[in-house]
Amino acid sequence: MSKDLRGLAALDRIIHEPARLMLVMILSTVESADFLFLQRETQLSKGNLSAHLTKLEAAGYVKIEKTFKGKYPLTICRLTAAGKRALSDYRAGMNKALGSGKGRP
Amino acid sequence: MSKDLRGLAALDRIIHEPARLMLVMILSTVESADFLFLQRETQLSKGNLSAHLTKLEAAGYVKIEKTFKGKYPLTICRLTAAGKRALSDYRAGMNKALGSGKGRP
DNA sequence: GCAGACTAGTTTGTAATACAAACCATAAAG
DNA sequence: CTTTATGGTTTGTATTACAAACTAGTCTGC
Repeated sequence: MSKDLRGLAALDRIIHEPARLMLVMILSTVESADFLFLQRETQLSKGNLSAHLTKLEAAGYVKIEKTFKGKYPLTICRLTAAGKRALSDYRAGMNKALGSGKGRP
Repeated sequence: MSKDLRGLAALDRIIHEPARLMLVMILSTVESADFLFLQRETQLSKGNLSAHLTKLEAAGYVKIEKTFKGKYPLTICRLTAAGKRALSDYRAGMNKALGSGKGRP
């Protein structure tokens, strides 16, 4: 029993954090997004968002590009291939674990 | 967009921790379980398991009963009604968020 | 009967974390 | 030139997960 459950212990902690899960879910649907868009979508504080993005970048899950929109700075974020893989692995693991709750013979 | 995603931010952090999610998932299937059984199933260290159970008890999700098996102490754990509710809410929220990944119009 | 080993846990110390408040740099407005 | 807004980063703090060390009682060998 509980083979799927033990998989929970192996969940990617980078993705597991709700704030970051939101971010990668959003990024998985949009190809690219700027800082303020992400902030509006997630409701995170700037500092918090910055920290999470940095962590996602360090993990290689997100590529961050600093450009300019006119004269203002603009940071653009994209999910990398590794990020997509990590997300789909996470979903698979989570669905498996949550799915195996009851009634499965 | 991303109404379900924002729900991630509201996930119950007590349940969200993988170690504790394992515990409540297990307890949701067995009616009751003793400390060592839980340790074997989860592979957690004793200290860690004890801490998580204490936290689950403090949250009112698990009822802990200290009895004796012959002469040895024996702690028995049960999921409470609140615990079951919390788990099912968590699953609902997570499934909704993870399900809304792509292609949903 | 007492030294050692085992059972069943709890307490303690620590390194990592999430988060927001404070800060920095630039630019337009009054 | 002071204020207000944009687009972020750095710093401080309080929580945390986790394992190592400890406690408390039991059984075995001698």
